[in-house]
Amino acid sequence: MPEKKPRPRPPVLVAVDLVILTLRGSSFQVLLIERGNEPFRGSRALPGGFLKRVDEDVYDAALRELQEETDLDGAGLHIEQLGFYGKPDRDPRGRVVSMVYLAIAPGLPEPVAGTDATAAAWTSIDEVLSGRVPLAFDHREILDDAIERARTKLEHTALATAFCAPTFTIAELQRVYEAVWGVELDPRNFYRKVQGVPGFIVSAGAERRVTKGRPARLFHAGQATVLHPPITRPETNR
Amino acid sequence: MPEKKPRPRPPVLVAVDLVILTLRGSSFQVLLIERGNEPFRGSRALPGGFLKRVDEDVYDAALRELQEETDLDGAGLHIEQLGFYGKPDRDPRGRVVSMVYLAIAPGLPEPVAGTDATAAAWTSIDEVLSGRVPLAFDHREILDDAIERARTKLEHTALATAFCAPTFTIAELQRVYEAVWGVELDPRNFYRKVQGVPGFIVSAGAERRVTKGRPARLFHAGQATVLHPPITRPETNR
DNA sequence: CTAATAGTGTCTTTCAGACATTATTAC
DNA sequence: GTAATAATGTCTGAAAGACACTATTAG
Repeated sequence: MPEKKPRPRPPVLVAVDLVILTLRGSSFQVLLIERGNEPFRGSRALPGGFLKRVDEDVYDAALRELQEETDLDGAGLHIEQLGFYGKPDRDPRGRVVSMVYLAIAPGLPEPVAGTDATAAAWTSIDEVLSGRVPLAFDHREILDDAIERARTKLEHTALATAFCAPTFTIAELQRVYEAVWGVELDPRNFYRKVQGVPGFIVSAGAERRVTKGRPARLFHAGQATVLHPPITRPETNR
Repeated sequence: MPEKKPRPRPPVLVAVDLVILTLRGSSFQVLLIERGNEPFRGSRALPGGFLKRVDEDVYDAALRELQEETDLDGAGLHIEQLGFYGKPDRDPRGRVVSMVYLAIAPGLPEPVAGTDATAAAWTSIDEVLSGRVPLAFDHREILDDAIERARTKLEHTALATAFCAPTFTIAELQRVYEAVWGVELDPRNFYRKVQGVPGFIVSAGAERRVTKGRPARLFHAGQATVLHPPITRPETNR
């Protein structure tokens, strides 16, 4: 990597942003904050911030921002790198490059109240994709990438369980796939496929559940991270 | 992203590194340079360098480094983001974060002679993975990620054609899959599958080729970027 | 002719999608 | 009993893997 002799370096700021996706009821949502400062004051944006210390790990910085701006504990969450966004004109104040992390959270009962930043609120993905909620900077493009990533990873990895509580029913798992993919699935085929993937879900004892009909068995995530065979997405919506 | 008030920022250097993969004969190879400066003087490393100007696009910087260090023209190459590497201790000289790009090149006849940097040489992937060629910094980890990315993308995208010349035979395309995956494939099933993917490869007129046996038809890459159905990788080697 | 590479067809198993049926609860 | 949700089974067509066979060249 560094092969050049020392020379004046351009001042580049490194930011860390977060795309936090969740499922609340049957609605696929993302956590957005309302910007309190210029530029884009009053617009919605992804939560994030700059690196604070020289020796701060970028991943740790993501966890810190998560805590500060949304009061979520990253320890139990699924967090992964989404990508790097470095176009020179993406921030009107100067050269800012952003490392973006993708976090998946189980459905949380209340719109999270930000402690440090201004209002943080769960927002429907549909609202954003339709254009009714414009985003600051290049955050719309980032969100598009995050959604595509999530949709693809549902097929090949056990990511869907990250949207669920520690124990869940198969019907709940199906709602994850339906909401993220924006399709309807056949429950009977879904049961067969999900149960046929070794290590995807394991029965959590002979539990039951509150409803009107027949009680459902509870499961928790197995040790598998990649799914063999995969849960394939219908041709529609691709 | 930026939500904090201005405060002293840590000096962070932004580097751009490249993983350039190719196929020479039946050997899967990566372009490495030999470092001329400390740290890791004399070790092999991925080509790369720092951002030169404040307003330089990171993607453009990758193209520039490609040109400077390997004399390759990025215009015809497949280039995509691989990831962001930002651990605070990854460079002993200070805080350096690297944006890494993955480039795929068709088999080039000669080991490329670097113009700007010291010796650049194609190196067998097997040599590196076996540990016989140690890499500087965290470049071994980066290379592992790149290989896994390439292996997965062969299944679902038309990436394999990026390893080939503008026109190629089906047998040549098969050699790409075999070398990158490290497996042997049945030619007859491979023919059937490849031809069955709409838009993957299209016949380039009724051409022929030099060999001893029956001449092969020539193809070029179609307009498809994602493969339906995918070319699935055998269970082995996963 | 033989050797060598290119390409097609056929059989079997496995899996995805469509859909009928049974099971267990609340009322 | 009815309504509602959970779970299993059955049929059909598409696709994957194994493998036999035909086609076209050089010599």
